[in-house]
Amino acid sequence: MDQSTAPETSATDDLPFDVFSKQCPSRGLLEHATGRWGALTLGALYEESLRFNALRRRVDGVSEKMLSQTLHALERDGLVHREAQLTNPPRVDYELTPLGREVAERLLGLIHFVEGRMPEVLEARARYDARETRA
Amino acid sequence: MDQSTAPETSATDDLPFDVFSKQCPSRGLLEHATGRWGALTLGALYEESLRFNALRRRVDGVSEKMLSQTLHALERDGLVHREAQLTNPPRVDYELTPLGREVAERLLGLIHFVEGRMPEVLEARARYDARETRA
DNA sequence: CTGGATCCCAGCCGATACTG
DNA sequence: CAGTATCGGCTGGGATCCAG
Repeated sequence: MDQSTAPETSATDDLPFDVFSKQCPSRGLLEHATGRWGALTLGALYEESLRFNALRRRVDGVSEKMLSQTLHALERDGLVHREAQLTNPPRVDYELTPLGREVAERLLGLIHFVEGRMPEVLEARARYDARETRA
Repeated sequence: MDQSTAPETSATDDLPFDVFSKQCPSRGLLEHATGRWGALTLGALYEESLRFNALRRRVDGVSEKMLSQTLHALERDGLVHREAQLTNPPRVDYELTPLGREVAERLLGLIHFVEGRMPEVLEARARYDARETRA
């Protein structure tokens, strides 16, 4: 039943944190990291540390509220570090923690992969929609 | 018989799909794949092909509606293949397409990574909350 | 067994206004 | 510049019933 190509996860794995379980806190972390804005925020910060409004410009379409909320969640999870200078005007830099960099790396791998395969996906969608329309 | 899918869009080879842009369709795909149920569904199907209710049991907490909806989106994107046998009782198997396997692989890399780092994350959360509570 | 259709609520999220 | 507070619409998502 074990496939040699499968990762060393099995349904019987007694890992302390199993994201497939409803109450596992890792599910929350995964949602913060891969959520609509979390993934893009981590991706943007992987390239360079950014200030609030620069980040807002980089992550096209995010509102102040959601960016603020996303950053709080990621900071709380220990993926993002907030560096505030109480100058006038105020300046706050956001940067990834070492843990955040590792998460962002894997996320960017996925992001770049899907960007590269979009033509296939678009074709699949067209085929699917054509079938549905006929029916 | 099938109209050749002429890829004359290759004129826009200059990064045609940028997930950081608001209107890019890759953002939708990323959300399907990394969304709350999409990621877990792909992860479950990477291990083995599953039938509807088996999948529902594996992805703890998902409702029929959301699983159905998630599967439709992933099928439309060409990540999941639906194999129906019109027997009685009906039997439907869901399996990953080759593209879906590649996405799921990267997703599982991320999932296993965050599962393994949960202790750090929980510590970070405790520290953050302690700071906030004092303030 | 597989899922579609419907009802309905909570929360996500954007827009706006305000503070330091 | 860097956010917080508040309101309100929209939709994600659960519960339930029902059809094939």
